[in-house]
Amino acid sequence: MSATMRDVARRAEVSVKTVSNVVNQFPHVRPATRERVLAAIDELGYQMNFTARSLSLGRTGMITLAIPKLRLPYFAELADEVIGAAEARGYTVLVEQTGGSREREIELLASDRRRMTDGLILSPFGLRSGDGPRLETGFPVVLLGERSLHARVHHVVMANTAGTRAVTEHLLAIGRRRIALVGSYEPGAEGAGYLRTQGYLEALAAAGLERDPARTAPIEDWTMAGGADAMRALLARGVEFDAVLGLNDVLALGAMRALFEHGLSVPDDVAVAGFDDIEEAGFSRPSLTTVRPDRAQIARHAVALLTERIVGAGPEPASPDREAPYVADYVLRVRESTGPRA
Amino acid sequence: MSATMRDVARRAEVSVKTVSNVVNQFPHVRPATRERVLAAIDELGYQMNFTARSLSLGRTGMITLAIPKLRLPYFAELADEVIGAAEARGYTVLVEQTGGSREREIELLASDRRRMTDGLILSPFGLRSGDGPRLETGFPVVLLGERSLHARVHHVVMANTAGTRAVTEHLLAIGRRRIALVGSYEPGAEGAGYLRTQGYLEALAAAGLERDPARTAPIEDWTMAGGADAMRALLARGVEFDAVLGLNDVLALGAMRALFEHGLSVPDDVAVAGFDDIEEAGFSRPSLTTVRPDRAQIARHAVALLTERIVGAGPEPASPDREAPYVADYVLRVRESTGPRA
DNA sequence: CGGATGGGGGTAACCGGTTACCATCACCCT
DNA sequence: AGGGTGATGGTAACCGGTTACCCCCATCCG
Repeated sequence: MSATMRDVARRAEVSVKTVSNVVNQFPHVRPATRERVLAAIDELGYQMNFTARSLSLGRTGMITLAIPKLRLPYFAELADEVIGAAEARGYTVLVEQTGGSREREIELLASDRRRMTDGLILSPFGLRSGDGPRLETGFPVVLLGERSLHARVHHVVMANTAGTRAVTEHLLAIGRRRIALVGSYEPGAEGAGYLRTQGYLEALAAAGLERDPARTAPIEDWTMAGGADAMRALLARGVEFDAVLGLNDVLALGAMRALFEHGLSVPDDVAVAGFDDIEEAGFSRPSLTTVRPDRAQIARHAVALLTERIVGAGPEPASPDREAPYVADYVLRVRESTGPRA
Repeated sequence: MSATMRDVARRAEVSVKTVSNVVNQFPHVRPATRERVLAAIDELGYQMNFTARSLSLGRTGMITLAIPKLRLPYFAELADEVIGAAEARGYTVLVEQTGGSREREIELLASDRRRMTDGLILSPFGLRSGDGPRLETGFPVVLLGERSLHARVHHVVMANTAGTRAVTEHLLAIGRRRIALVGSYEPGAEGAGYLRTQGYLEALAAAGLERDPARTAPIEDWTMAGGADAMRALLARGVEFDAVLGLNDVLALGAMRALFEHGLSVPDDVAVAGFDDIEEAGFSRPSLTTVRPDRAQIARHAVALLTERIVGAGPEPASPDREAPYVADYVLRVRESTGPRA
């Protein structure tokens, strides 16, 4: 129904090769010929069929980004950065939501569907450490934000452990000693939850403090509601604490809300800190102290690694024993929620 | 390099047609034959080439969602819903960010690139009312959240005007009379900014109030920072007001932050309301009164219209003069930010 | 003036699926 | 027994690009 290259060729009285040469900016085309072809394209309203081109080229120019959930601000901001970085390299991004489920993540890796795109950037959540081999499919894959998956796959991670350690040390430095933790992780799913908890524990240990397991508020969901619920449960148990570390910002913001409803003041009664530095962290009341990973750097690096694998340049992923993953920078952002007591 | 259908056929000693029949669940295949084919697929690690299938079928199974910016929570939540609704119909979603720029939106409509997918859901921001004809390209398009673009294209909109009118009436009902407006729109770009402003004006007029242009705080950006900056500018001008209506939630949240920094209390000194009901609206301090459009309904309807156009079923878009767009439901969510004065 | 050189452009194979069309074959009916 | 019917699956054209390979011709040179 719509015009093809052959229609254009016929109309311009040239061959398809010439039309192809014109649309692909091949230099050796006589100006007069080029004009005729362009005129024919215009008259017919010709638009190239990208699917046909992809089949022929063996590349689609699209990559898949698989994240748990777009409505979590961290992932929305990450997706924004990835889309931008991909665009800078001429790629378009197809977004898949896994909901953080291991099954969906595995399905995504195994499915034919991924063949729709040239590569996959996966932000795993449910995958276990034993799932490494599933990643080694020969298909270009870059893992985000995760370190413990033992596989020959490129990793781009943030300093989860160092970041929470730094922010925990900050809480200790302002004199807090009973720091509650809002967040948890499933045993085996050694993702950000696990790694960030380690940073918290390291900081406590370095300060010579014992961890009080009662001060951990396990969560159902990595959302504000999840953080608020966890905080309410902790408050209901009557546990004492003078600071709260949320394993990410939405948890911390949810916890702040619960503290507020409980009549506690932040930071006077309880200091609060998070991780991610989502936009709201700077606008909440009080504004939230947090760890800001360099998302743009993560996105750029992940896209760079992936596109290099796609075109066959770039290093093969090394064995996980030998190669350290790429770790993005972070900075500690101190705001009102850990300010001086009034 | 990777196995094709012909390789599988050779190995299973059948024809490609039979392999195709097996992978496409065609019923009339003898069980023994099916087994042989499946075994061959397994042994060769065959994965279907979706690009080839798309070329042959003339459909890709993908749709494009073009929105201004994913990091704006409203659009992230919308994208989440659209991806979910598309998945329910067997489609995958490719996300493009326009940054709200008219040029990018026009480019997206005109570009060959869109031929990578079967249809486009566009949430326009910069397009002007005169740009209607650009939308009528014969390519399946559904417009979101916009009404004023005069074109034979399916529209799915939210009740922008009715919603802001309702929330403004609520502010009037709790006794506020000097309601400032945070938000603005470019002349000609008759989008949500314009339509929502109309609702505000209608409510004022219905209450017999004059609009005081000094109480409008124009914005640079539809972000929290934009809302905060606009609010600060308004405060600096010394304008008096007892309520603030943000044209969306992030503007309202930003404005609340600026009010807080200025030492004003919400809702005692100033009541604040927004539009969208993003997740943070329920967790801010104070929580935010807002209008909640039914995003899931919008997404489902848009995807339904688009996929029906794609398969050629469903109604042709009617002339804009004759057909009312589909308007999604909304509810007013009253929260602390417009609560009773202490 | 014959031949070398290289730009310009045509022909047709190829990418890897789908499917129209056709050929068998088993089975059943009259 | 002849023929109709439906299940099964083979052959080859087709989707619409890209590109290897080849040819032609203008230009330039000795």
